[in-house]
Amino acid sequence: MKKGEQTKQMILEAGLSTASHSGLESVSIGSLAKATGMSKSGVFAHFESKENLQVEILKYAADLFSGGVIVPALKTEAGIPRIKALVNNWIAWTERMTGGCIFVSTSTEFSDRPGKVRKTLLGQQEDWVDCLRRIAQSAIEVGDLRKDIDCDQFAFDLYSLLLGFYLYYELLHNSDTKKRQEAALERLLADYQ
Amino acid sequence: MKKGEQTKQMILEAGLSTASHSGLESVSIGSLAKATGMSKSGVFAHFESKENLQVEILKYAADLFSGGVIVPALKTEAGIPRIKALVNNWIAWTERMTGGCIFVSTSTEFSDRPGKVRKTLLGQQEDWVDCLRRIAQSAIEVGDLRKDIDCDQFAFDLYSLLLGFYLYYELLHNSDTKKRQEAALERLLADYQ
DNA sequence: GACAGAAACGAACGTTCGTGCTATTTTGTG
DNA sequence: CACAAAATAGCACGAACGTTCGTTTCTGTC
Repeated sequence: MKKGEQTKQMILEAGLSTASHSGLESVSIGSLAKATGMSKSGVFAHFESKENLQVEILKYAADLFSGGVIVPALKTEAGIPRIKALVNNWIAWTERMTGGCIFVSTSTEFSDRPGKVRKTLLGQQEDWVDCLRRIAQSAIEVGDLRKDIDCDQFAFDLYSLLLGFYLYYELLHNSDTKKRQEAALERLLADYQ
Repeated sequence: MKKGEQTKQMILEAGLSTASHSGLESVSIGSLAKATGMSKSGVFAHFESKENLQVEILKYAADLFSGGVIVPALKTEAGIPRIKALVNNWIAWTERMTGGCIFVSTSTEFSDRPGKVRKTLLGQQEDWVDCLRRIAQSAIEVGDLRKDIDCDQFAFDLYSLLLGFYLYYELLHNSDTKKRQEAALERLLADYQ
């Protein structure tokens, strides 16, 4: 059926927005009902539990993330251009999501809370790290990075850089953030080149 | 008076523990009352609002952080030894706080929520970044780092590294995390040396 | 040991929370 | 247009939320 999916999409969109601003836990059925102009039970019927709602918000966000960050990066030529594209897409993504990247905030929010949410998130983060590693691998293959480097280490270094950017940008509102991030990326690439 | 302060301390301790595990927002007066064996109103009377409670938990944590991470690092000889001490103390701190570092989790939790909590946190994070910068500066002065480096950039790089460690350690539970962090630190020091 | 002030309690407030039900409306299909 | 199914609304529930209030118990001082 058509209508149901469409409404669900609308709810998820509102939910993602709230989650970006205030965290995934503070997305409530009631506030989502108000935001979409529906009744609480109407919203609830689509998910059957709050935990499922949270999981579906994460999956919805992952779809957007994939389409907005990963896919376009993979369309860029392998090597350093692709790495830079990925970084820029990631930054653009966190800027587009007013309130911050849901994956980062949920990671700290749910790192210690067992359940479906944590499990989903963990899988997504592992996929992301894997993505970083594969992009490093392809950069080696085209000769943009040294052959003897550890792709896992590269993934760690690159992700750390993004997390640093995130905190400086979202909380500290430091005006030099972009410059710092660029300098750190240049240093990273130079070391592995 | 004596008794009051003592009880308050006990409440803050319980609150910090909860906040580390589940986030600062999910520290509730009721659960804190249960944890300390007090009544809700008894707990409430010490803070007069939940927001004040949250702020005081942050300040309590900052005291512990200062005593456990910063002060001992400053007692170590300036330069690379001090930098390494700071990093190790920070890591030991996040490990001691089962459930994670309250400053990191609260940073993502409150980065977009105006109020006293955000203000307090922002000040603490600025102090922390400042601390990193000054430690870099002292390392330059004793000749452990190059004279021409940008201490702010060093602070960014170092903090990023810690944030990367944090996510790998707390969420991903990656067994290579310590190795990754050490490698990243070596690379950082080598570049600025 | 009396007495003042601080500290803690217990009950209640209005809200909001997530989650069940049972109706009612809306939708897509024959 | 009819009709089954899907989608949404309405209402109620128990629990937890932060907060207020009046009362009671404890604590330190003279």
